[in-house]
Amino acid sequence: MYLEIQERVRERFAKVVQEMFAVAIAEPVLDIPPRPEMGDLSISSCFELARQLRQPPQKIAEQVLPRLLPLEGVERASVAGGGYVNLHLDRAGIAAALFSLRSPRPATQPSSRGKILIEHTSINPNKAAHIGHLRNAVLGDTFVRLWRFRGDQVEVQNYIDNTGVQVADVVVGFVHVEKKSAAEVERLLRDPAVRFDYFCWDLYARVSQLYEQDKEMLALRLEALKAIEEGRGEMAKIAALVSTAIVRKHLETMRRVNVAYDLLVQESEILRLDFWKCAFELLKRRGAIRYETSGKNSGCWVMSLEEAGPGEAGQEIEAEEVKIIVRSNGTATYVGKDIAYHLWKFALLDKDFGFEEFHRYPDGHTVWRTAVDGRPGAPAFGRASVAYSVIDTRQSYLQKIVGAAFRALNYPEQAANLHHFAYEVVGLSPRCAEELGIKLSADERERSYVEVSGRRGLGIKADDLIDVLFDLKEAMTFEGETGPYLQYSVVRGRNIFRKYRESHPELSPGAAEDPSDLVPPEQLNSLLSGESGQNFWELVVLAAQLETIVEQAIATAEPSVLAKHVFRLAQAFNNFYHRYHILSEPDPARQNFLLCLVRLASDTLSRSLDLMGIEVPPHM
RNA sequence: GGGCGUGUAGCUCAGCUGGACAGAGCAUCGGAUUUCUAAUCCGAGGGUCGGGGGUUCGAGUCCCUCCACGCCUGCCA
Repeated sequence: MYLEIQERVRERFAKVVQEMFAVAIAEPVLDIPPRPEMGDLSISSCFELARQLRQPPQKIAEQVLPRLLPLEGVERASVAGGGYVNLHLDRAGIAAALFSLRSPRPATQPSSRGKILIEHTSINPNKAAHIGHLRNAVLGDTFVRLWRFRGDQVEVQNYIDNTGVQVADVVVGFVHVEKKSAAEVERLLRDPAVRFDYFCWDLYARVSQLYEQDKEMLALRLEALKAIEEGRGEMAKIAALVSTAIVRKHLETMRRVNVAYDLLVQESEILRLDFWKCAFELLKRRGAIRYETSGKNSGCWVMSLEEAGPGEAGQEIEAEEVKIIVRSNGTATYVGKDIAYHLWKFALLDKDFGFEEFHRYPDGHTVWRTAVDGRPGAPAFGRASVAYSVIDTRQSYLQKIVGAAFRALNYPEQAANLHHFAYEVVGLSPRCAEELGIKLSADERERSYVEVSGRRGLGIKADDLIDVLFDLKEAMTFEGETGPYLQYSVVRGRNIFRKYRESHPELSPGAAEDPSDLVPPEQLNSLLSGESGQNFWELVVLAAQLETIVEQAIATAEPSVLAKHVFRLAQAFNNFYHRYHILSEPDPARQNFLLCLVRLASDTLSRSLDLMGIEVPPHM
């Protein structure tokens, strides 16, 4: 609704400016005025034009103003604040449209953008998920939901590093500390009395201690790593058992916060299906990497990160910035494997995975997993036109290298469509850590956060989407900017309808109960004017802005934008709820109107909550 | 040393490509309900936007510089 009006305003404004001043204006900037009574939309472009036209902004605005209207959806316009053009929207028209629109969604227009591939979660499969992982998954999942809301085709991938150091360490633990065979590990993970993911976590911690006490033990890690990479022997068998079992635990955990996936991409297949070999050949052939025969990187294949042309080189003999892609022992570094994976995402690799069904959610949705020997019937995974990697900010450098590799391979377009959605690492506040029973050193207590290692405590609130610091007390509260506050708003709205139906049993669910049929359009105008009209209108405006907010959240890769907006809507609704008593309203037309507002607000709220994966309980 | 990021109220953070009086939540203090669930609502106090320069009609926002902190700069991921 808002999107269309904004588009019309932009177009008209640009056209008028073009006609009057013969100046082309790229994209007129629309804002929301600071106070609602000033209007619903404002154009600040006259300030910009003032420079070009050498006229005061106020004068330009006054000249443009009369030619802006009539415009569908806009009732009147005014000039204020020394050059702003403020637009007052057609309240009755918009309200009427929204009352009938919001509940049955308008058909989303199919997007021409192609497939959006979003990779998130990507937890090492060697321990239970902790609060930081949960937050990151929720962040990624919300982003997925935003794209889907907009009507785009989205594929969700979860990268499973099942051949890496972290899994290898747990394997070392099972073999050398626990002295267990693969068969015994299998028995253990089938034992319902054992929480296998936590068991592995403890084991992982014990192995880390082992390394610290005796550096010689690190040789065990290398041994395990090699066996796992080559996929042979008892160790590889244990690695596969561990990672598969833990991934199942992760899927369960994520399901509880309504996070789902389409495909699990395993590193083992990247290795075994020679994805890397293929990418390596490509990199060599296109000269993106070179073999070092001398210096400290002798024997390695490296990629130069010099973005600048060769012209300015040689002024100073600085060490060239170089990233090792292939180690001198011939194995690929993580970046190398990541380059191969990303090439596949864009169908730039002359290879494809096999796929097998891995898990089915209660709603019937299937999660597939890569496999060496695939089964037929898998969807066409990959082949993305845009790819997002939801990964923490510490990996920014590595993500940049993947992009650089794309450019070096002469895939500038795909490089531009490769996005790193970087989030900050989650830490516990020292207070929270101590509450969880973690002993802190004096040094840690001084720090602003403690690295997450706790296993208890999960709270979902609106700004988990923006918070970096996790504090159990804060996360578990029910007041303020929290999930329960938002949920409660919806419950309150629904209660009104429940009670209303008790006294109006003739209103069965369905089209007949649509109260907007019962509010004559001419009455909408008077209901939406005056002081209370202003309150009602604010509710309508906030609801109408949902699509605009979603656009903004996607464009800035900042889902918290949505969380903030939902909170504002809930606040406005609670205020409204407090001031106007709906069921005792004597005027039937006004009561119907109020009911429409309640439904608009509560539908928009629950829809927005759904975008964040939050459900609304029937009672609170 | 280089790269990236952060620094806004006591605490945790918003502030979109520079624009109309610096915002929210929590915490503190003071109020509101014979009503559709008080998990609510209203109000108050509290900020030289890290410091200093500069660009501009206008800077929390852009540029320079300094300070503090974090991350990266591994033949770990």
